[in-house]
Amino acid sequence: MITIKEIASELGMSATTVSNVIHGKTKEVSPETIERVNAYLDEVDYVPNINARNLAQNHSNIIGIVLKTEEERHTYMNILADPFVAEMLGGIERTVRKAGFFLMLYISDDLDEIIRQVATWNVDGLLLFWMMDEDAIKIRKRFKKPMAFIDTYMSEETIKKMGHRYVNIGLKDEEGAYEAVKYLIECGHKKIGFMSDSDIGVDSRRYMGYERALKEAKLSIKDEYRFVLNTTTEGIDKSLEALAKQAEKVTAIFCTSDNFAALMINACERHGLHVPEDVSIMGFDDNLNGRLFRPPLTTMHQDIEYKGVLAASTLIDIIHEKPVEKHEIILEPSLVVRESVARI
Amino acid sequence: MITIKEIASELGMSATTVSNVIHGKTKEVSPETIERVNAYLDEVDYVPNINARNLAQNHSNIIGIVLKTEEERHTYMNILADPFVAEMLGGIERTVRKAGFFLMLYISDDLDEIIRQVATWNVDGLLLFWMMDEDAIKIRKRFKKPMAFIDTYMSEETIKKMGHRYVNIGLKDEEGAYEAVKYLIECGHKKIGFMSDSDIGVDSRRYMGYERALKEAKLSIKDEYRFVLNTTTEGIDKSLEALAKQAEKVTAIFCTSDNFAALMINACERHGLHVPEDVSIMGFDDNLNGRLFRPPLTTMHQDIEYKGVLAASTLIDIIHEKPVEKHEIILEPSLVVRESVARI
DNA sequence: TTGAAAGCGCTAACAA
DNA sequence: TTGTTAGCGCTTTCAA
Repeated sequence: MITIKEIASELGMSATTVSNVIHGKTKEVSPETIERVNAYLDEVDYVPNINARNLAQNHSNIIGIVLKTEEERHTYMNILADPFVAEMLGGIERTVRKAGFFLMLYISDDLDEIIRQVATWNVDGLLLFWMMDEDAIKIRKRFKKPMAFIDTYMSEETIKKMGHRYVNIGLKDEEGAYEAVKYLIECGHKKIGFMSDSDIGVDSRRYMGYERALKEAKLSIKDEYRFVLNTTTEGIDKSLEALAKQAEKVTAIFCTSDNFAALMINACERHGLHVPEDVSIMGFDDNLNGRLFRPPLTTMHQDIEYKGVLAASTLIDIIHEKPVEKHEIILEPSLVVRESVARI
Repeated sequence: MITIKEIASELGMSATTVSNVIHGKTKEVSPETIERVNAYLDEVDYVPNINARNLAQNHSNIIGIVLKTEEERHTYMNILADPFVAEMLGGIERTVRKAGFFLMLYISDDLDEIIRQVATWNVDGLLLFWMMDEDAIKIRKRFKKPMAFIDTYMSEETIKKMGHRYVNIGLKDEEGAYEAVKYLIECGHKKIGFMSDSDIGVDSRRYMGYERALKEAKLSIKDEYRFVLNTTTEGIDKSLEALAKQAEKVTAIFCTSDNFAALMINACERHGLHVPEDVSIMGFDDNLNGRLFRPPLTTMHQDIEYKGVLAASTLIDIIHEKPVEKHEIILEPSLVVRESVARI
């Protein structure tokens, strides 16, 4: 690979001049020089060494994606194959690339490791999925550059500590779940289950919405309405089997993701319970696969790809020193009625 | 961020010594020094500047994934959300990370741009998906380091030009398709369609297998058996609709991916054609979503994640200078009978 | 067993 | 308008 210095000596000028025309700092360079340099540059197909550049400029052109996996979750399948993540990633990748940045993935269940790697690469900004409040604080303590959180619920205290170079993109989870369950109730369901794999983060908000809808309708909430999926590779099949049995006690189940809905429908069908004739199943997210599913999924739609694009483009704005107007951007989901929920 | 030099002066020794203990070049360092350095290192939580290191060592610790998109294809949805890609990526990411490398994504329909970016980052090795023969040559001409191809059919000539630091991981596509279609024939089908979105690469081999099976059974191959999907965002819905109509002329359709099978089943059902009662649909890949699909997909299974893991680990071996025994590794698919194909 | 010094390729302040 | 020089943080050769 040819270097600036070599080019300079070849052309009989200094490296500075070459560097200047490369960067378009061309106000103080004569037109002929510019021409000569440019011609030579693409004659030899010059490609800069980005490591050297980064070292000199003390940045990296890298935007990091941090996916902190939880030991207990995300193990039944690889996290990049989660349709929600994959779809968002696609939007992010495109946005980041268009803006001239590169993407690096930091996936681990060890936040300290992630923090070190981010530091080692001198990453310019971070996109963080599903961070817990305490992890958000922890990472801010050691990473001072721009960050965009996706689906993180932060306490007031955390928000104070975030400074001003961050944004948090979320969804009206509580309301979305409330609307979803209200729809189920309108369809005549009285025994309604709630399925998730956790009771933290987004799931806890969705549970609150579920609860509110049931209370408002004066419907009771029983233990047997709580469907909790064990998503570990070893446990998932057994767990699903148990949930299918549990499904007999209920006429509808609200699931916190389309994925879970798909899993649940399969489990029910295997168990001889037809959807929606015997039991109604409702999803959340309206992801790409959900849209292909049979029966077509009734679900709460959110624009996943847009969420990623918005997070990435806002992050890039912050990196470019644009002041951020709103630190908390809350998107709205909307009901999509298809065929997995029956009126009874 | 603290630097080696600062640490050295703090400890009253030279940067060399500090660097040496960091790298475990500890044969010529006194135990006390080692101890002292290590203690200080984690007292201050030293993190190396990887840009500086890369510059000095002339490598990058980066493994690049190149996904060359085709203008005509891969547009109906973002390529990272393609379940095949996503699943493979998961396996790759884990393997790469465990080996201490980092992943960078290079996605573009412009191969020259990809080549420049790979050069700019001084990437240590490349993982390439679905390269066409001519692109493989082109990239080898400008990238001399280790490469692992996935699902590329190379000509003899190309193989010669590849040198010895490469591997190509493929699948018995022709045979897989042959087996699949043979199964369809065994089920009594005589009018069998072939659905794909292209006739190049892997698809062309699968078509050959399809053809062979039909010829062997003395079944005719008609134009109307050819289902070609227009995967552009604008065209896909119309295309699907047309294909659903076309499906009436056939009793079974062999699709070159589970994805297409899912799309096709949806189109057929919307059109009033039930699967498998009215028409049988067979997939290929057995991907994660296919496994959740209803009706459960009869398909040719391949171990997607393993393919990614194998490609990544072989690539890393090559980077580590291990000699490669086999440049062409061809995996075998296997038939999975589920419920989307009927006997007639 | 340790250290001095040069160099990786690039940028940027400053001088000419 | 162009060039000199120092420096980014690290590794590595060679000398001490």
